[in-house]
Amino acid sequence: MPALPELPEATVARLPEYLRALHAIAETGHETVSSEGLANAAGVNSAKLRKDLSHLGSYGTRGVGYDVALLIEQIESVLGLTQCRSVALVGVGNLGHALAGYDGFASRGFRIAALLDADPSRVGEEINGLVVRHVDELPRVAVEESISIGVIATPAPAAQAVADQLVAVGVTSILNFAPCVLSVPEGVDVRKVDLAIELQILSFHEHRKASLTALPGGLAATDTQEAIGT
Amino acid sequence: MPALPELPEATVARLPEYLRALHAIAETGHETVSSEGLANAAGVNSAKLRKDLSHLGSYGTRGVGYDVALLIEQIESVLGLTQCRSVALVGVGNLGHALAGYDGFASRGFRIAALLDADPSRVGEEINGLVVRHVDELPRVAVEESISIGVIATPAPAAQAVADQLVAVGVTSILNFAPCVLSVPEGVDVRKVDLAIELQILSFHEHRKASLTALPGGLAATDTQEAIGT
DNA sequence: GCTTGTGAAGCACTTCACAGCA
DNA sequence: TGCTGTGAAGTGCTTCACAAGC
Repeated sequence: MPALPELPEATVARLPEYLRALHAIAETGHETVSSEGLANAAGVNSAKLRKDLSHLGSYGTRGVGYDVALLIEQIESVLGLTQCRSVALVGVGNLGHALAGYDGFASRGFRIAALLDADPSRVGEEINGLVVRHVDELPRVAVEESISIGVIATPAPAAQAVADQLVAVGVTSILNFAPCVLSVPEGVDVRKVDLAIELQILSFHEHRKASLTALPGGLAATDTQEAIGT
Repeated sequence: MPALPELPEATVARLPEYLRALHAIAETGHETVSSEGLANAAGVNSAKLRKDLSHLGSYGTRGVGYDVALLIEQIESVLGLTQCRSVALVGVGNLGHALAGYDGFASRGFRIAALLDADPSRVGEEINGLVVRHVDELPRVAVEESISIGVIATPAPAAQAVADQLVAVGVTSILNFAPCVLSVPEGVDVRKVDLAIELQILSFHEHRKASLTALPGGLAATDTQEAIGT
């Protein structure tokens, strides 16, 4: 059994970004990278990057930098990506279709193993080689495909019921695209993505910038590139 | 000119969620709501909610709660949602299609005013009543439609060029779905949404939970429902 | 009596600055 | 000499606990 490093949440949320940057660097042929170089590629400052990586252990070489391949291995191991995880996607409307066809999942260690919907008229449809099944088949599908993560892409009113069903079949990680709060038992992790909320946050800054330009001091804006995270 | 309350980023990121919860409460017919009630609906604790709202000013009544309609008005005003903002969506692949058809934008004060793509074979296609135009037409479109926010839903290699074009035509707020870091001048805000990263964060917790169950102490999991934010 | 608004305390993350090591 | 790893300092957010007010 491996030791559990007890990582800060903020660090966990950045590791996937480091991983992406490392893969990009690996493709350029570099075998090592400095904290400065990797930090730039990931959009953070180097002190933060070094602190984050130090939580995983000492995988760098002073005076040289980090071994790209080794670091990829370590981060994938910490994130539990050494095994391919199976995802069940519930709700194949507009967004569900897009998610079902999104390459980014497969290329980063996830397999969409099942598509489900409550609407009988959608059941049977084939998307990207997968047939949509009725959501009531979830218990069977979850076992057959050893589902590890559930993705909810239904309208908001249906989301809680779907979450309950996912929890009932033993799913303990849920990614929720429906604009609503889900209540789940302790031990179940829910992450929420709300596209409209992102736009509203941008709207606030846009509004603030517009006000500032009219003020005596003039434009005093700052640029921020913030990753999604806790 | 209205006063600029200088809100904490963490508060700004939660205001849209409060707004959504308030609209839901308004539909049930309630005219006031306590901090406890609104906090539950928004998935936060009441102390945090009160602190957040206190930054906007005093719009509650002690012993009673908050006036739902008044609070909606205040939050919308702070977020700059009193005017409808026009969005240009670049990249109408899988994800772009879904975003173009997503109702949640229109219903929360955003109008998708233009669809653009670099692929000539996609130009001319009609999605949801909008015709896809070539990305080179961006300068004209930006002015004609007074674009306020740009959304990038292209593959990663194209994203930086698109961002540069958006910045060149005066867009200062960008929502980036491409899995890469964008570099933009000061004064331009970028928010990033990476669907695979969300899954990887869930994977970490799933991995950790699996390890814990094998440990002497048994399952010691916690549930977390985290909104996307800064 | 019930609920807001808020100073103060507590906590987590970020940044600094440099010792330690290749 | 150059870059990592890290204690210590700094910052911002969260939570507490209660006074203020309807």
